[in-house]
Amino acid sequence: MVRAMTETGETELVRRWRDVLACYSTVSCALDRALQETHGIGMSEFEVLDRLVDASCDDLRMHDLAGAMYLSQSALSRTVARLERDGLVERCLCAEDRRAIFVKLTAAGRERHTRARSTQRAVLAEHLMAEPARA
Amino acid sequence: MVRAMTETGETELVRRWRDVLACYSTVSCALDRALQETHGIGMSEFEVLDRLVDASCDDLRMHDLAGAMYLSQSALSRTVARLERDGLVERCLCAEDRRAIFVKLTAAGRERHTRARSTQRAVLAEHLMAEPARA
DNA sequence: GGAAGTTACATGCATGTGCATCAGATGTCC
DNA sequence: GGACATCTGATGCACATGCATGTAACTTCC
Repeated sequence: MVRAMTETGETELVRRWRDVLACYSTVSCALDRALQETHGIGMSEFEVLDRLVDASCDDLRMHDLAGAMYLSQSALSRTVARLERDGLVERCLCAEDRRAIFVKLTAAGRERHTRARSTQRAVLAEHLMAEPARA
Repeated sequence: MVRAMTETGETELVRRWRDVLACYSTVSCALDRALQETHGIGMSEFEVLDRLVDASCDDLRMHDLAGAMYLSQSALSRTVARLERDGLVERCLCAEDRRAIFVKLTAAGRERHTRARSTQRAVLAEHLMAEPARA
């Protein structure tokens, strides 16, 4: 699994990590700011909407949503709470398992996502194109 | 600056962003946890120590430190405050410009960094090697 | 020299996050 | 059927962060 580690391999690894760190910091900051200013949602909120749109069924259980995101269960719970407060998703009970909660995109949520996605792509195009492009 | 944007270019960009997000989340989480458990410092604290060691002079002004890090000025101020509380750095006044603060590595700070760095490299080796490796 | 503007750092405050825990529902084993 | 473990999601709490602002020191311009 882990290949042999030369001295140059170590510094190469550190360099890669710094690249990732730089890229993430720049892009996530710009993205968060743009989404917040233009659409009143943060990156985490957008990610949730995005997952819901991607899912063919439009509604997902919290648990499945959590698995698809880089967010703790508690953070997800609060993010969905914010989305619900803003009328972008609904939380529905699940008849089969009354512990589970279905998160369902509303019409407003779908519309907000559509508009936010174009902002996201613009930001990515601006900040991810200019990357060191070590690919 | 921004090149023409094809449909496939857009989804490619989103894919790249998701890769960065996944990589950052996984590694930063593992790194933060490992550093905290083993050495009692977080990622930001380690980054500050790392910058100080990298700088040949061992002490940097807050302002220069801030420029080298992905952290707001206020966050840096508090990070340095934590490092000072733990005896890993000292804050020294600057005679030439009495607004400025020099941040200086202590012996304990240098030692902590040395040990923490090996943890960092182990974590990077474990989590950054196995990456999709799209390079 | 003195007023106005700028710079460097600290701090009050609001917010988002993770951890630990709680409450309710389901599953398991006897 | 009933006790116990497990699972799902919400919540109290501590903490790190960013923004706006405060304080002190430097700079500029008159």
